[in-house]
Amino acid sequence: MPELPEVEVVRAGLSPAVSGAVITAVEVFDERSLKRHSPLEGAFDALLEGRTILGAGRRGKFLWFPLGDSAGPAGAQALVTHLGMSGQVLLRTPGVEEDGLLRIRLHIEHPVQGEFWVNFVDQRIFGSMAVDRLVPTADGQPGGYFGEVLASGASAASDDSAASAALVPSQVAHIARDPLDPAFDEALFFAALGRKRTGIKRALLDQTLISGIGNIYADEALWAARLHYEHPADRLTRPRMRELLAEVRLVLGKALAEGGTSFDAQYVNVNGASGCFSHSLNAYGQQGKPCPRCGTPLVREAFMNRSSHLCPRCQRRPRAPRATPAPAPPAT
DNA sequence: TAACTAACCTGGGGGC
DNA sequence: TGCCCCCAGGTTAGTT
Repeated sequence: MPELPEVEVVRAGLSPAVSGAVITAVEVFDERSLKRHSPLEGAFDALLEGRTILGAGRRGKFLWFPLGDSAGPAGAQALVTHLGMSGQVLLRTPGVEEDGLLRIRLHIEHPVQGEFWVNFVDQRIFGSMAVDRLVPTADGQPGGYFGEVLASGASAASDDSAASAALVPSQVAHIARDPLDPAFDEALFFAALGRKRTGIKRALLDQTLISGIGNIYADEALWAARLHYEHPADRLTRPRMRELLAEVRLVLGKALAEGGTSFDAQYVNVNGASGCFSHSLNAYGQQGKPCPRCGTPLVREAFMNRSSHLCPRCQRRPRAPRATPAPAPPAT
């Protein structure tokens, strides 16, 4: 299940390969993988063919590739990709091998690396590709994370400032910045969290509050911060919020360093290799095993049509808020 | 307006 | 061996 670290691994793998390359042809094998593409923008393949890819950006779990040339009256555009639960973006040598469940193929011509394919493979079709217009960001900061290469101005596509400009695809604009984004505003996040009258895990999964966190890393961060998933977000003190955010960053950063989490073939990098973070999980999928901290068997509980993994001793269920005393009855 | 729920989707695994 | 059912979960439209 691709979350922020997995998507970032894909972005980092794609960026040097596609930046400065031209899309020469597009093949769509399953129209359902275009569910986020609006026909009002134009035909998906026609919008892409002949366009140059300027770079590879990411906000949370959304990836996008700003496009150069012939933007037309609609202004700057980008190819937006979301991996959903089972999406993969694979770099392939033409004709060498076929990927099962292939939904979309981009034929790419790079001035240095020559011709190759970008295959979008998706088993459950929760993922998608779309061409979307770029709109200005609300805070005037770059739309997302474009990596160290482009940020330092050394990318092959860095001549075109459209790649890293303060623009974001319109369908990504409502998504909050992720905690690894240099422009992530901690004060804004803490204030928004303090207004949420809901459980802390539901808040962490709310991509309009903080993006990039899914079920796996929410469970891991809550275990690390010793917080029960139902702990009311608005009852967290600032120090506890800071502690939780630090654990979120630690978990995401560690997973990123290990190439992401893979349980099966559902998540792979652009070369088809799996990540190693599943060996480092403390809570997610560890039900029945002893808590690495206190030895109490970890449990799995139903939560939001999915599951939550926690230590029943380290992560105590919050007590119900004390009832407000009823006003005294008027004296008679 | 905020919080919450259900639907989308399909390969794999378990039970019979 | 084959069939059926359940499970996984990110996003979003619809409901409360």
